[in-house]
Amino acid sequence: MTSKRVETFHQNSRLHFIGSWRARYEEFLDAKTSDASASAKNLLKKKPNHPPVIMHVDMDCFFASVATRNDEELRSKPVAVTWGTTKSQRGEISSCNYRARAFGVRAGMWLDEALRACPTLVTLPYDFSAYEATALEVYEILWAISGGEVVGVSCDEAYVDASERSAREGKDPLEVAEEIRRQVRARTGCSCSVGIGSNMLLARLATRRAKPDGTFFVAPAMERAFIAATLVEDIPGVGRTAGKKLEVFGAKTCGELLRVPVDDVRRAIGGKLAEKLLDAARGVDKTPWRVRPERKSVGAQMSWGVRCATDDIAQDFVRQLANEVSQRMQRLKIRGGRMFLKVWRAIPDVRTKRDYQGHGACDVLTRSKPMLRVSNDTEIVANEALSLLRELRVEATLIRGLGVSVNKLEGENGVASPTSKRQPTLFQMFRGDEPEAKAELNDETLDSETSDEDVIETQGEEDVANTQELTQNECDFALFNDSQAEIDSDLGRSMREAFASAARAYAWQSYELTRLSLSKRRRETYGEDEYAKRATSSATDVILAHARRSYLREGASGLSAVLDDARALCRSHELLHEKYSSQGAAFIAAWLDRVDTVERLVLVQVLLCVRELLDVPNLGLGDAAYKKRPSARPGFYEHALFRLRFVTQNDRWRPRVLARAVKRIDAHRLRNPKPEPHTPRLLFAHTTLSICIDDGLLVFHPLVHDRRQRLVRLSNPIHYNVLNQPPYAPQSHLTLPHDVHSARILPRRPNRDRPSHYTVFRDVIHSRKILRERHFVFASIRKRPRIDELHLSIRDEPVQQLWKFDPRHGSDHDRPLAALWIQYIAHNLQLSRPDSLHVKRSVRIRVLIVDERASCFDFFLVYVITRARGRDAVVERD
DNA sequence: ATCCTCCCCTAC
DNA sequence: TAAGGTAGGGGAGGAT
Ligand SMILES: Nc1ccn([C@H]2C[C@H](O)[C@@H](COP(=O)(O)OP(=O)(O)OP(=O)(O)O)O2)c(=O)n1
Ligand SMILES: [Mg+2]
Ligand SMILES: [Mg+2]
Repeated sequence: MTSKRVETFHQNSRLHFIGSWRARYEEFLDAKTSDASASAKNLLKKKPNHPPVIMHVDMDCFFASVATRNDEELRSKPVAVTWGTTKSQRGEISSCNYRARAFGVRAGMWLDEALRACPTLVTLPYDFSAYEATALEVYEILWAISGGEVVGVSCDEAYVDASERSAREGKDPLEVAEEIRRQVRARTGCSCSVGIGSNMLLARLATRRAKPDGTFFVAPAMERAFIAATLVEDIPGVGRTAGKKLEVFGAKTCGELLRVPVDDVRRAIGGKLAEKLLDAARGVDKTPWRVRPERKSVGAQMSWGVRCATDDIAQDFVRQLANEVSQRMQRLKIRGGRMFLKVWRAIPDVRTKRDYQGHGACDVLTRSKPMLRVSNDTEIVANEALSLLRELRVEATLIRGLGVSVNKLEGENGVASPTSKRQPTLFQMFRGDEPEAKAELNDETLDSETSDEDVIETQGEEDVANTQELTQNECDFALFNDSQAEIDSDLGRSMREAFASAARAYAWQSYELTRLSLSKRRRETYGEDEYAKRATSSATDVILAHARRSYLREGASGLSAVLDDARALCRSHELLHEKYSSQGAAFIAAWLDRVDTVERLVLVQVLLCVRELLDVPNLGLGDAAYKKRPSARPGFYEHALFRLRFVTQNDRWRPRVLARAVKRIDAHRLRNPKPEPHTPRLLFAHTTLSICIDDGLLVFHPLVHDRRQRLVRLSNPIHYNVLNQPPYAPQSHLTLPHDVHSARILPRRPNRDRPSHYTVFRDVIHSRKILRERHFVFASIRKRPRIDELHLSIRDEPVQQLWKFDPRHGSDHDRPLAALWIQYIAHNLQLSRPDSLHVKRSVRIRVLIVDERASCFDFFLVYVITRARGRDAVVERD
């Protein structure tokens, strides 16, 4: 049966080998760092004051080198490592030697193509255990030479911090590099290349020049020239897509790129990448040096040879993958908090050969959800994965691949894992503790980078201990306990008054009332409401700030002191008169009495500031929650206090945990069944609205079907931009195949900064100017449209394009191209607006929008232009 | 503002 | 027949 499919696949998959390498490397690291000697050595290290010397070591054509290391003759021939043979001519090339590269053969190429480029190519099989052993050997060498300052990138590639070695021993970096290369060759029989630079980026770029079997040092003096001449597409992180997007600037090198306006680059490739790239173009690399980066997810997938005749078989696959994932988690001693399922679903009608085992043209669908319980248990993990599979509702026979993974990792048995990054508990948060301190990380970071945060982190453990002790106290925190009974009796009067007066007094005392804008003049200027609003927010700010400071400084007693002060002040009316005129004082007193809402707000905020809960996300105690539903206001404080009590009982609440609890509390207390959360999925027309609109923004709430096929009205409106400027004819009737309950016309919004892929369709919509009748189907696309075939003819001249779709991930498929085409078409349609209709023009587009069958329909625009004015443009959609 | 979900890109 | 995995960063859009 399918019992060992996943296992045997993994044994044979080179991508599984390189993908799973990191997990094995983590074990290597753990073994190394648990060495007493390693940590002892770390303690001795001081902050380095010599310039950084980073080396990047990469094995030359790794798999091919291993395969040929004992065969001189083979080495002289062009060879490639692949499952295929010259006979089968099928299979993907994993690695090839430099002789083969001279013919144009590359990793990732299909064997048949490679053989066309190089008919004499020799194919060699994989030997994963040899790669593993070789990699281990190399890492042992690097570890020994650098004293553990190694950042592993892959099985054939690592960074080494050689700053100390070259400085302390006065060694030329080149000598160290040669030493590495000598040892690697001697102990593995393979050659490697070493790039040297002052940071990881430069070192890595240097390796490119060093290859094969060489060393290259980007000396500080040559950095500027070196980076300026580096091709933009060679910068790590710039791949096919970003590379293509950047092409339009005509800047091939980093030096040229720096002359392109920053905003243009940002718009083209996105903010983060732009920042990274522009840094890189100056030779700057801000990547932190992390010997043991935190693991964030664990997953297993298989999209080869997956064919499921029945649902049972599909479920069995998922089960196997889930088992794999839970076993990996158990090995890593972690548990997952969120489950992901990925399904490759074949695009129907795409015919394939009988024996074909690949996934072919697919839509890749994903679903995720929080696990019911954080776990690494085989059964639990499998069940979570299976429930996602059910949700995706993919027909079994169309499944071409499955993937199961988890993230939101935590340690086993509630013990924080060294690699986990949980949210801090509320008390920790309030005390400003660092979320988690890792012993191992402390050692590393202290020695190498040594930033302030790292130093703080090392104190984490102590603080955590303190917190635990404090937590006990906080649970019986006097202030809160005093009020507990009161809260139980629904905000007993005396308690309310006590706090209200304390709050009032404190607000008044701490704030300089002139700055609070409590002057008559201000009052007249602002008007009552605005005036009260400003005053309130200032006062509460002050209370919060002061109480927070006191609490942080002196703990519970500090806060009590603040409140005592406030109470005392409240009683001493003299003070009021001392500082202000009797008239002013009277006014302030009157104001404070008058504004009940203010008082209540202040009261609750004083209470809440005890735990700084207002700043806690998801808690539902902030202003936003208050303002959100006027209808819920009467019970708001009551709920707030109820939750607060809940939270202060112990120190196990973390924001997201609490958010879930709060939902339950509210549902219970309000006796409202919790509404099923839903994500709108599919939207199609239900009724038709004809509406006469002019220039502006049409706003309406679309109706959609949710995952369970119920009709749902989206709470967020669609803003639909309607352009109607001269010289265009006035907008006439717009047919929306929608149930639109209400529509407003607002002033037009300014254009978004950057047209996203998703807004490309919106651009197309603008072409409706040329149409007499407009008919839009609102559907959606989360995925990019993928156009398998696109025929275009302009002015009766057919411009035919046919793309071969290579569904390999990362292959040059046509989605971006499709977007470009659509933009292009839109552009052309726009040119043929009414005032230029005399131009005879015919555009015929046949578009197959594959994603219509995807599961992830959202509201968005796919257009159907049914009829164009004067047959000017015809767009059909299959 | 921030979180959640889904999707895309990149690297080996 | 061929073995198209694994993990991280990050953007868009909706919900809260
Ligand atoms: N598409 C790819 C890329 C790489 N690899 C594997 C085989 C390589 O040998 C190994 C290391 O990748 P490199 O990018 O370092 O490539 P090589 O080591 O083969 O060549 P180079 O000398 O350029 O480093 O990863 C693979 O299986 N498929
Ligand atoms: Mg290599
Ligand atoms: Mg490499």
